[in-house]
Amino acid sequence: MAAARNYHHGNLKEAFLKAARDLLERDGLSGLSLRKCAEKVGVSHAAPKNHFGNMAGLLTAMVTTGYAELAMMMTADADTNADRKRRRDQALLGYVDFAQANPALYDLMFSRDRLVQDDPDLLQQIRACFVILADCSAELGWHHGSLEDKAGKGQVAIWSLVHGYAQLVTAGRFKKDNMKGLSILDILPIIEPDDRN
Amino acid sequence: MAAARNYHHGNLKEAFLKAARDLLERDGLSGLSLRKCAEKVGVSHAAPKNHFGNMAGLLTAMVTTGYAELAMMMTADADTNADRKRRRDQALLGYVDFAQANPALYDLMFSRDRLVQDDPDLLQQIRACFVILADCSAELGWHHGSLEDKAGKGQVAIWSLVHGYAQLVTAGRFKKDNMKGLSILDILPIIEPDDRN
DNA sequence: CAGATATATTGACACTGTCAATATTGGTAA
DNA sequence: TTACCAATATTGACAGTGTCAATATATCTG
Repeated sequence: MAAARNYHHGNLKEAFLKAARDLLERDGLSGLSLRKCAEKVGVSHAAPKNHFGNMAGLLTAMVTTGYAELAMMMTADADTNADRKRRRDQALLGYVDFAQANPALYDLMFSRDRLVQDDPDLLQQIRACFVILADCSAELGWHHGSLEDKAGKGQVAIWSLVHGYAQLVTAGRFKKDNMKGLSILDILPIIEPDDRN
Repeated sequence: MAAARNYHHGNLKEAFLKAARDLLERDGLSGLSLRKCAEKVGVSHAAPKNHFGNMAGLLTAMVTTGYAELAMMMTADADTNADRKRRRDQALLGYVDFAQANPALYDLMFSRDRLVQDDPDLLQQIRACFVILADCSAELGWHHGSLEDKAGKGQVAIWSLVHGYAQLVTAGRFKKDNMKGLSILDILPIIEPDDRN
């Protein structure tokens, strides 16, 4: 039960995930390997197979925890913010903060050929994040379209906008003077109808 | 000058790029290797080194052509569309079409740790694509902010929106009934001010 | 204590990118 | 032509990789 010292590590799975996370952010996805993780943890090179099956399994587990953290970042102080608009703003800021704090992991979270796409845990965490974002989109309003359309369009729009913004920011694509320092909240009003006139 | 048969291939560089492109879309980035490219073209395993230096060089060259194609897709029938709004719509549709036709390449075009980020040709092609998108954003209008702010915000907004939408679509994240079949033009009105009332 | 299960190790294999050394070709100038 | 040089392709080697089968060890269960 408690962590044994010599043979059985105790909770080797979490140790692998932490080591992989460190290597990922330090050396990028191309610098991450199962053998480096094993060496970093101090076990043999084939040990990860027992816990993750293969490389895709390790990456999927790591990405799944990433989505869980992303959801936490979005709802961090949701209870202290009674106002819905403030909650929405905090969620979007938390989303971008997560991406900027974990750029390599964030990229991996949207990879198509390195993950086990139909992993149930992964799908559940993705869905949880989307529910939070959909809630944010409910706060938005606009003029065109029916109610049903508005729901779908709003969810697609806000997810596209915040994901695109997060990825382009972490990729360093916004470097021009007139784009630097623009936060997601600065461009968000664009997808809101004007309530001043 | 013309393609020799036996030793010198003639234009081996383009042959490598085409082979790499095929392998990338067929087997994903993780299924692409220099040795497979060489075998596919019919040369020795170390031949790519002469033309690209290393793997990052090959990927960078491939991605650079990708941005050039993306620009072409966005401006395909720009001259036949005198109307600016139609040109803008066509550009955005072309952008998404490119991503859907080349999903693996599109992902690679936004990778941070596999490309030579400061390659001059790559930067130039990226800039060319951004100029076209910035032109699209000029067609948008909204109520908040000054003129200078509007330019920067509009560019950030439209790039974020179309990139996020393209990546999420190709990743298969929009599968719910109320989201299926929504094109980029369906959600674009959200970032436009209402001109009906 | 004994057996079963989970977990870790070892050794091997094919595959990968990269490099140095070598061989071949095409172009250029004597 | 001939001699030479630069460009280009090949060969062989090396360390590193994921994966697997076989084996060893520890923990759990009866």
